[in-house]
Amino acid sequence: MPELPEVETIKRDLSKLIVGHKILGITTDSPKQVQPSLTVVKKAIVGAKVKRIKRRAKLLQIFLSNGQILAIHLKMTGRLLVRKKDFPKDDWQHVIISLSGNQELRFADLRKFGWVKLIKDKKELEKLLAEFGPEPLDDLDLKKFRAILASSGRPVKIILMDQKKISGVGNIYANDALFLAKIDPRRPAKKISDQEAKKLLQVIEKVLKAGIKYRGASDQYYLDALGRKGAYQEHFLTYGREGKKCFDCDGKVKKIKLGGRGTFFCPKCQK
DNA sequence: CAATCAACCTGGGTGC
DNA sequence: TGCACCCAGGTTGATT
Repeated sequence: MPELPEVETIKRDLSKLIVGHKILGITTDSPKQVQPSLTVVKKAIVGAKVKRIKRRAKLLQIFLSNGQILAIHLKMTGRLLVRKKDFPKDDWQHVIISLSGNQELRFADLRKFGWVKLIKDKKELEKLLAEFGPEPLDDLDLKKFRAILASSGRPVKIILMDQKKISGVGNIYANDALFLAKIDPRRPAKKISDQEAKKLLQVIEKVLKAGIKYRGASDQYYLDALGRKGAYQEHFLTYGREGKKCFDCDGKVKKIKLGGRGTFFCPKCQK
């Protein structure tokens, strides 16, 4: 579910809500999602304070006062909710971190693909983060982007979503960016012209910024740290619009499968 | 090396 | 109503 804008929204929320709070405990009814194990994580984090929150790609990192880090990946249906202790149980809550100030950080996840992982120090974190490609709103210039596209003959949409090549772009924003750039998602990446690459990079930034502005896309499961929906789903250009009129011509949005993922585009104006 | 696909899970929707 | 099947914002690891 969550792509860069959704994870960034949660990062900003958590920065306001839990920084400075002390960790009092952790429980789970889904042990596989806590790594390396609940016992080890509990021992490492209880008593520490939350120092700061960061995001890299779709991975959240909670930096603790004792130098350790909790890395959290939400995968498809993960949520991170900050609640008062007596707030009613959230749907699919599986990991509960109790905090000072009568608060809880609840990790909820319908499909249980997400995880909470203890990272021992900055070195171990760096190793993990080294796998990710550049950040599109930060680190990705046209030169790098052209080189990334030129490096593969796979469909351009698959390259946009490959976290090793570019980090943070997922299915929703990849579809919408390709629509704005008027590029067919099936085109081999290396066949994208320099002119098209320039446009594509611009609109990737545009859709991600729109996603952040609207506090994420709550098409199905996404909620921010206070349990509120985002609004980007009201501004989808192609995602989930199969059979509906293209916003740019008199064609209709078509859905195909690409790399096993639902892919939405207008065959009439995306060339 | 690239491409494809199953696997990890649960629940909602559809069609028979 | 029941059941089989397909689909879902992500990533990884096995297999062609």
